[in-house]
Formats: sequence, C-alpha cells, structure tokens
Amino acid sequence: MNIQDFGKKYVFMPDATRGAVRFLTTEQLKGTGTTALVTNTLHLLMNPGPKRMLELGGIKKLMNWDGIVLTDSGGFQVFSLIHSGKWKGKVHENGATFHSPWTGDVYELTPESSIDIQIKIGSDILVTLDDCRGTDLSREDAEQSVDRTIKWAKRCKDHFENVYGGTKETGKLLSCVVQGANFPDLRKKCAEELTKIGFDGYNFGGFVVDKDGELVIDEMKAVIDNTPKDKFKYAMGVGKPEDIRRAAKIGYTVFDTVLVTRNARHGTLYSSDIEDEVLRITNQDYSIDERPIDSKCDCYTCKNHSRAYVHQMLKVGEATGMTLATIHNLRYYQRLIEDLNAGL
RNA sequence: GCAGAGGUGGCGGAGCGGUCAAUCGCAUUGGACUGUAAAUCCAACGUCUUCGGACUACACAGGUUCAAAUCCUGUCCUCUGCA
Repeated sequence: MNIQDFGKKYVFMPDATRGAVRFLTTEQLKGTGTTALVTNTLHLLMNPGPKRMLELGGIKKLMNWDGIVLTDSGGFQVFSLIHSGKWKGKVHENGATFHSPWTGDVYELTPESSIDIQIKIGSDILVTLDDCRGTDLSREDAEQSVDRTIKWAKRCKDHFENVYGGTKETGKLLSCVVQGANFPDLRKKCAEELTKIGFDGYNFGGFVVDKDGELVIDEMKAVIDNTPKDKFKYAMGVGKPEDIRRAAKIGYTVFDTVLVTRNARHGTLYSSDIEDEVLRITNQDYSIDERPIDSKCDCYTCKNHSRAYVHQMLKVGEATGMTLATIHNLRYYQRLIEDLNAGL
C-alpha cells in the first residue's frame, strides 16, 4: 500500500507496544489480516533503545514485518505513567521525564527527541508528542493540556521538516493529537490550531470514553468538523467493536486499541453467535462446548479448535490459550474492518 | 508395642481460652479492562435469610469454664523414630 493512501480505507492497528503483539509471532499476526500496527516510542526507547534499533535496521526488519508501522509518541505515557502517578517523573514545558521503577534509569522525551526516536525506529507514520490527561479534567488542566499539545506539535513539525525534510524527503507521514478533554470548544480550538500548523493526520487523543464507558461522540465530532477533510482521522484507543462502528460513521477511519488483545488474554472473546457479541470463554458453560468460538469466523483458532479447548488452555494458563484467543479476537476486528470497507 | 508430632472450610496451611464462620495462598464462580507497568485487577466463596441476622461448624464422644478450634479425659485415625 502507498503510504499516502493511509486512512483512505478503514484500518485497525493492533498494539505491538514493544515490537510484538503479545503472544503472537509476526506470521500469526499477518494471518489475522492485519496490515498496520502501532509500536511505542517510550517502550522502544527503553529497550532496545534508538541506537541499537538503528543498528538492527529498524523495527520492520527486526520483526520481519512488511506492513505499515505507526509509532505512538509516548504522549499516552505522559498520562498513564506520570500524570497517573504510577511512575516517578515530571511533565514540563519542554517535554516529560520518566523514571523507570525497574532500572532507575531516567528517560527524557521532548518533541524533538520523540521525532528522532520514531525516525530511528523506522516508523511510517509518526505522532507528535502530546500532553495526554485522564478523564474528568478541570477546565484549567484541559487548557494547559491543549496549550502544551499545540506547542509540542509545532516543535515536532518543525523538527521533522528542518532535520529530516518532512514527508517529501522521508516518505513518512506526521500526525498530530487533538486534546481538549470533554470540552468541545477546547477540542475545536485545538483542532483549528493544529490545522494551521498542518499535518497528514489528525488523531483524537485523551480518553475516548467517559466514566460510564460511553464513547465521547460529541467531542469526537468536534475534531472531525474542525480538521481538513482530506487528511486521515485516527481515533486513538477506540475501542469496542460497537464504538469503532460509531466512530466510523462520523468520519474516523483509523483505529487501535489494546482491548482486542488484552481482552483475549483475559478470556473476553468476540463472537457473532452471541447477542452482544461478547463471549467470556472461561465461563464454565464453555468447558464442554465443542463449537468454534464464532461459527462465521475464518481464523486459525475457529477453523481448528473448539470453545472447550480455548477454555481449558486459558483456565490452566497455557500460553497457547492466549495465542489462540488473541488470533481470534484480532481476526474478528479485521473482519469488522473488512465489512466497513465493503460498505465504502 | 513404646516414644514423639499431628488431625481446621474443595485443597494447602494459620490460629492455640473471648474481638473466629475462622488470616493467607490455591482452586472454584462471576465481573472489569478502550493511543498496554495488565498471562492483570475486583468481588463472592459453611447453610438459610424479610440482608438486621439466624443456624450448624475446627476427627469423634464426653468434661472444665460465664465463654473452647484453642484446656482436660477417652476413642479412632495419620506421620516420624525406636523395637
């Protein structure tokens, strides 16, 4: 696929945060119909580090992956590790400082270093560093998040253009992240400012569901309405199958979420045979169920194994159970995407 | 046969006179998870319940005590050592 066409059709990218979709080989990943994946700048900065990554020829060569790679900037970790208080660290005007609790090492991400690392990783689609926050933000915090996110995005763009020659020289795309929490006017402001700077894609950032788990559709619309029509819109972290369908309806074409793979590992599978499409495979009913997880699914798991087998493997903690469940859930999502594309 | 140690909820294993229906782990049964610190986390887990409680329980049978899983006596089992 020509990278310039990214987002013209619907695409779901599983998260291969550290360079692998958990429990899957690259070949198994390809087998699910996956064409693009997300890796993480901070995680790859910590290991193997940009220097070694460059020596190894980049993430694609390392993984033997010939599809598209999008690198998340580390902006989500600004929220999930620092704002959340899980790691020691600090968010400041120039970026964010992360103190690894495992090694004690200190990692610094600035708008410029995030771009440098993403280039060394060998990403096709870069994301600007943003100041991501949690839900239920005060107006003041949301404003600070928006201001920083815009400033950092500008610095990312300048660095990408001035040092690497931008899309023209690299063939890579640069996308930005729209913040603004649950304030539609701030979402609008952020979207407009970022549009002035100009990016190849506009990503909906922050939390995509409210505290009740409902998709924040009004804020998501505010971003669609205030960004260029011909650039891709990426709903970061979306979501449940139904949330993807809803986001697709209002104009988003690019998606990723950890739910699909994490749920698989935790026994929450998807099946069109079930009314709300959720099948908790570890529930005792499935211990003697010899049917496939989904009678309409063409994945390796459904073609070769029963619900009872996946149930047993997950119950006893066999890695094979995780693999089979992950393959199925990913294939379920890719079929959902194929259905959306069939309707284009 | 003698001498030690011990028998606690599905299992392992705490408790060693009152705050014990009994710490904790496992198993079991539900649930959560949304740009991955997540093969993680939460809850329930004797029986009944009008959710206030009520009842039956710590091998078995007696006993001491206001009060026993906890102390005493006997019985039955288990393990270890010596014969």
